[in-house]
This record gives sequence, structure tokens and C-alpha cells, in this order.
Amino acid sequence: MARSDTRYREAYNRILAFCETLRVGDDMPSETRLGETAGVSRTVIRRCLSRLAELGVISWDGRDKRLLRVPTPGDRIAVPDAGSDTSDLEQRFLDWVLRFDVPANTALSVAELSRTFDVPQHELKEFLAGLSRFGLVTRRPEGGWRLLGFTKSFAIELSDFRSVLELNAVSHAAEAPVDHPVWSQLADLRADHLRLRAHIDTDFHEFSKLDERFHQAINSVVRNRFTAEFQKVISLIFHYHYMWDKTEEKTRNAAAIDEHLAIIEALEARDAEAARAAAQEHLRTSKTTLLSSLRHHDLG
Amino acid sequence: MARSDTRYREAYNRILAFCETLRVGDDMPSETRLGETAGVSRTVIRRCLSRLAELGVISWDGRDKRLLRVPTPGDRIAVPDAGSDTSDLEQRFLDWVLRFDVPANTALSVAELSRTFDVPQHELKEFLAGLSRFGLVTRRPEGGWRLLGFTKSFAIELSDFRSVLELNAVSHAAEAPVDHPVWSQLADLRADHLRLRAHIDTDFHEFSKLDERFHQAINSVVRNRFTAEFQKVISLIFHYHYMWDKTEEKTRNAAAIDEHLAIIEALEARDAEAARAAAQEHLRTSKTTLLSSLRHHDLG
DNA sequence: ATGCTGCACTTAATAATTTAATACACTGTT
DNA sequence: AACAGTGTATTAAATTATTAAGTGCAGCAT
Repeated sequence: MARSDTRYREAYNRILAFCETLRVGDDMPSETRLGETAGVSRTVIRRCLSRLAELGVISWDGRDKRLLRVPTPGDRIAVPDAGSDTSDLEQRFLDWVLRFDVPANTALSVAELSRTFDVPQHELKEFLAGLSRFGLVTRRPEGGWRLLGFTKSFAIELSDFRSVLELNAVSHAAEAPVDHPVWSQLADLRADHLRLRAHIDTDFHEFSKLDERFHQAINSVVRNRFTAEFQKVISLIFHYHYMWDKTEEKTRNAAAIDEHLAIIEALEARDAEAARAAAQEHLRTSKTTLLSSLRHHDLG
Repeated sequence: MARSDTRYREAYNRILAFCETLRVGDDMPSETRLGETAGVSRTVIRRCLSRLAELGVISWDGRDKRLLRVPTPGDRIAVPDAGSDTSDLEQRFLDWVLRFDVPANTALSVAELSRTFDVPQHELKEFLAGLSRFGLVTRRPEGGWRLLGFTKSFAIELSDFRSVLELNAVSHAAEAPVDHPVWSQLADLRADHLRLRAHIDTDFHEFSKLDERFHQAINSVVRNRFTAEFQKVISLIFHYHYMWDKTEEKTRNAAAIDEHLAIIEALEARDAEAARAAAQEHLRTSKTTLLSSLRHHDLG
């Protein structure tokens, strides 16, 4: 019924490993210094030292701390395994929403999500609070959360917003200095697009990865913390919806390749206007595709 | 040590008020129906009915519930006063940051913020989690949160992002249909700008409000949930920084009035290109002002 | 003087606890 | 039988309590 002592356990093992580098009789560094090396506060260090003294690994009296014996594997302390990564919660959550086609206005139970994603409840609450800033979820008056996403209006607004960001990125790219990494990336992408176009009949499903790489390259020109967060969400959503809308996938992808190439060529010619126009065209197609993929799933 | 029963208390008083509309001996509606009218679940309704029965206001046996006597003021139950509004936490928080000029990289203590803003800790955590999506705060590895904002790079990226959104809004405004409310708003704004320009020597400090109205009008043309959230934050930050940078406030405001008028005129002439150009000019000035106001405060 | 420790106090993470919502079976009535 | 309502059990959400961890300061030893 309180916070876990994982921090202490990890620090303890780290200190123990440090002891192995000492020789019996050696003096240990100060608490402050140990804290710095282990990356924890003195409070935790003192707990570690207490245990070390109890096990007879060290003697400890005030500032006099000496190694009494070489630590054995039995001295180590068990660390509860970290639990599934909490960092990619966003990816997994959106994946879940899109894969199971969770309909708009579904009530989200923190308790249930906590179990399915194996993440503590309070982290989920924070995560959902973050998503609510993107308008993906909202609080229910009777408590808990509600999924908002993937109605028609959502898709339209998302597409529009994406267009604004991406057209801006294209404009910036056109004016990027010659030594900017984007140019070599675009050269590579151009070659890969041409290669895929030659084998489009069989390899058309490989376009998805190429698409992601292309848009990432373009957007990487704009270094902006406010857009960065959005891009992740946006690309995930578009990515998944494309993967499922299997209607005319081959033709769609072939067309998209040409659209990408048009943008790349305009950029390489440093023709900002042409690049913007080509991008606008491509984004328009994207929006249509996203909307029609929604229509196939539900009528939200 | 558990959640509050405010929901029950409020529901109880509501049900009591409903009882007053009945006559002694009347039958009460079903639990489900009462729940619907009071906006709570049956669980709460049953608690309410229990108390009503205890106080002898009603008789209750299964589905037989009758009003025994007219409720008196003494039957009401005390409701803990709501506590300071939690809805404007964002406004108050940003206000606090900007007013006290909280420096970048300051550690934010949830406990302390909870006291200063009189808001439960868990709500603050959710709030901060939301702000972290905007890149305003971030988690510290050792726990808690850290304020990121108001370095030079932050101001630059914020300005750039604002420009992207606002230029897009201007483009949309130029193509808004004649019956769109923005046109009458712009006409009003135009008049108010001219009026203020005539008395700029004495009333220059009134520009701040006008500025906010102007940008709000422009941005209201774009109906997009993703931009809406950002606009609130952006306008607050710009708003406050302008208020404090008192250097040459009069000249700055006079110049800004002319810039606004140029945008308005171009829009009224439906000249999208000219409007964009004028807006770009204005946003450039804004950015410079924001940056120089930072320089006066600190060197973050 | 300076760095280290002892100690007290504050804060953060997390589980426990109570309130509230919900699902389902049962019952009486038409 | 169908339906609306209630009794009851299960589950979830909000909020507090509790423990772990961080932080600051006074005093002490070198």
C-alpha cells in the first residue's frame, strides 16, 4: 500500500557491484558520492549501506565505512521485473484502437486498460489526460473517459491539420541549405520509389513503409516541439488506416508513388511553388483515402 | 480516506426538491427514473431513498414509495462547497508562470502547486500530463515535473508554430463566404482600430484587448479541434509577454494597429495573397517583440 | 574551511478504501 | 410471455493513507 522500493533495490545491486571493484579493508566513498554514482539520493544510499552492514559486507560507523568481505552472488537483492515497457503505451493504445476498430464514443475503463496494457492505473490516467489535449478522448461526466476519435469530422480535421503542417514542412524543405541531411534522404527515397514502381505488381504492400519514411523525411526539416508530438499521432493514424483499406491498394500505391516523386523532383529543383502544389495534390488524395476507409468501416 | 460523497449529497437535495412538487400520499417514480432525472446511478438514488425513509419523509417498501410529509428546510443535507474552480486551472497556472517569471527548468512540486492553486493533487498531475503534450513541462527522472518553457528556442518555435496556424487561418478567412460572421466582426474591429488610433497617445494600453479580439476573430474561421487547444495557450503567452514588455509600448501598439488594418483591408478586398503577406509581416514583428521581451527578463 | 553525516521535513508514487456505476437475476404485474 | 422495477453482486473511479525517496540544514570531524 505504498510506492515500490525498486529504486532502492536497483541502487543496492549497483552499490554491491561497486563493492566488487574494491579490496577488503578499503574505505568506501562518501554517501553523497555514492548517491551520485548510483543516481539516487542519500536516503536510498543509507538504506543500501544499512543492508550491507547487516549482511556483514561492510562495517559502517559514521563516516568510517570499510569493505569487510568480497560480496557473493547471494548478497544480491531481487528486483521485481520491470513490467512491459510503459514508453510505447501510445503506440500500443492507438494500435489497439485502430486494430479492433473501437467505435467512437466508447467508454474507456482505466481499470480494464490497465490490465490489457499491463500499466499502472495512474500512468494510464496521465496518458489519457495527454490524449485529451489532442481531442482524442474526453472525460465522461459520470467519471472515466470516452474515446472520441474516428468520426468523419475527426478525420477531416485531422487531415486538414496534417496538411497545414506538412505544406509548411515542404516550404521549409525547398529552402533547406544544400548540406542539409534531407537532400541525401530524398535522393535515397527517390531511388527506392523508382525501384518499387518497377516491381509494383508484386511488392505494392511495401509502399506503406516507404510512405512513412518519406513523410518523416519531409517533416524532419521543421524542428518544432509543438509539431513533433502531433506528427507521431498523425502518422500512426494514417498509417493504420491505409493498411486496412485494401480496396484498390495496388492502384492507390502506384498513384501515391508518382505523387511522391513529383514532390521530390520539385524539391530537388528548388521549386517551392511546384513542390507545394504537388504536396497539396498528394494530401488531397490522402484525405480522400482516409475518409473512404472510414466509410467502409462504419458510418460514424 | 476515500472518494467524496458529494455526488450523493447533491442528488439527495435534488430529490428532496422533487419531493416538494408532490403531494402527501403520492407515489414516487421508479429508482431508474429518479436516477435519470437526478443524473446519477441507482446506487446513489437508493442511498437517497434510505435517508428519506429514515427521516420519515417517505415510506419505502420495495417498489412502494410514498410521500409521508412535505419536506422541511431541515431535511436538506450539507454540500461541501465546490472549492475553487478547477476548470480555469490552465489560465491560472500560465498566469502564475508568466507573472512570477518562473525560470525555465524550475522543478514543479505537485504538492506545492496543489496548495497554491487549491486543487487536488491528482488533478494537477493530469493537468501537467496534458501540458507535457504541448512541450511546456516534462517529467523529471527523479520524480515530479519540470517547467520547460520560456527559453529562446521555445519562443522561436512557438512563434513559428503560431505563424503556421495563423497564416492558414488568414488564407481561410479570405475565402470565407460573404455571410460568414467573421466579416461583421472584422468590420467592427476595423472601426475600433481606427478609433483607438485616433486616441493612441492616451489609450495605447487598450490595444492588448483589441489584439486578442482580432486574432481570435481570424482564428475562429478555422474550425479544428487540434488547433483550438493550441490557440488558447499561444494567445495567453503572447498576451502576457506583451503586457510586460513596456519598452516603447506606445510606438509598438501604434505600429501593430496599422499592421492589423492592413490585414483587414486585404481581407475585405478578398485579396488572399496581400492578406497573407500582411499577416506574415505582422507575425514577424510579433516574434521579434516576444524575443526581445524575453531578453529583458532573463537570458534563458 | 570544508566536506560529511545525522536528522527532520517534504514530496512523490502507489495501494487501500469508500463511493458510485453497472450488470444481471429475480419478482410482481399486466 | 413481456415488461418494468427491484435486490444484489460485481466492477470501476475518485480520493486518502502510507511508505519510499528527495532535500535542506545544523553540527561535527578532518
